[in-house]
Amino acid sequence: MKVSREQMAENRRRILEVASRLFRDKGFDAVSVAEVMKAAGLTHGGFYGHFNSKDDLIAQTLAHVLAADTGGGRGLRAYVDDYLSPRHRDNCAGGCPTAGLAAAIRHQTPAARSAMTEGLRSQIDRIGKALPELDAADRRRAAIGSFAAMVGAVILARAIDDPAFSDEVLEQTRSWVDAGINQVSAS
Amino acid sequence: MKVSREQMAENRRRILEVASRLFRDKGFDAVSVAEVMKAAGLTHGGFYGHFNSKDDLIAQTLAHVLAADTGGGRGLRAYVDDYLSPRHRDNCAGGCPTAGLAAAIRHQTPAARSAMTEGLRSQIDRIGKALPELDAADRRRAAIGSFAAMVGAVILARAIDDPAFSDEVLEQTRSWVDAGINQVSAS
DNA sequence: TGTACATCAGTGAACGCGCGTTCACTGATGTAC
DNA sequence: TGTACATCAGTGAACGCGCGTTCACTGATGTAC
Repeated sequence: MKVSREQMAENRRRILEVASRLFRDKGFDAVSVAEVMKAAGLTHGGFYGHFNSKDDLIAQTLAHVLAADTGGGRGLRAYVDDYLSPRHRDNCAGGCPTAGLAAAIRHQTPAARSAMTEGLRSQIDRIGKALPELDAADRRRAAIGSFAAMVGAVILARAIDDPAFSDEVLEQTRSWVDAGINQVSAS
Repeated sequence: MKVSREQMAENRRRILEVASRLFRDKGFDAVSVAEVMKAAGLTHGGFYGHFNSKDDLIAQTLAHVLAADTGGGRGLRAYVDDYLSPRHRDNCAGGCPTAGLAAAIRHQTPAARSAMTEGLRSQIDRIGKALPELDAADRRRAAIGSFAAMVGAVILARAIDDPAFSDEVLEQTRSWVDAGINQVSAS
């Protein structure tokens, strides 16, 4: 049955929302179109009224979630601490889409890669802006270096099956990133 | 037709070898059992004489490739430079299995996760051993922090579709990791 | 404002395809004599 | 050492299943009068 224009827009928003969580939680391949639609409270047949294909959904979901990704406004130190927390490691579905999906982007369509690239650009720019005390070159280096370490650490921590070792990777990386930021701040 | 015992062992080795390259290149899901067997010069039916399942192949391939992974004996600086080179970024099939597969491990069986965890343990230990001038705590922190940054940077560089930005992520991370190692060395 | 009807968002059965896995068969291996 | 035969690694057709995608249909929406 037909629904109102507002309802359709709301349905579309909900599809992108649940797809974003499911993809981060289980990966692109392990989530079916039917699963996304069911989680959005719809049936799978209606999917192609909203998107051209599953690949189209992936690209639009990435653009949606990366646009919404804030990076936190409570200062860089708090952002780093949250990012490298066991809580973030254990919360794939609600966590950073870069940590959850960046490695899988390589096997996706050009549109998806392009959305991810723009998301990474703005994420790194945002981190750089949180380091106003540095000159441009140091700021860029600190933003990219610490973001790479944060993303890498969360990916490794999620891969490791030993909780103590996993916690250690997060904790040592937090200490390493802090030291690095302090160093360039002091130089 | 039956083959000799040595030939069978050699076939098994070749299956693990080509599976390792294919998995790193295309991911676990995108590589079929038939594709692996064909690349090894065999037909798909013989697969279950060597492995219990595709999941078993994945776990054994990880154990195989992570055991073989050396980490380079030419010093830490050269290892970091090679790791964060465009050459390594563009060589998924022959590159570091951690950079290629760590993010996908989360969706694999406990056996696969366990193999990856042991691989990460020895990789981090090996990097730590390349920093003999540091005390134990700094060595551990530098090993984990710089490895996380290296893995994260290669994953990000492979996700990005703009070559200049991708190169920049590698180069800035290299500079960041170098500075971090020098800092703890000097402290 | 009220009514008649064209539109079209959503439904659910059906499709074709590739996948992991199974199995009856083949023929070279390697052992028993 | 030579032969007869049991073993078993590898073959390729076939299976069941879940996936992405299609499509005829439904019935609420929203417009034309």
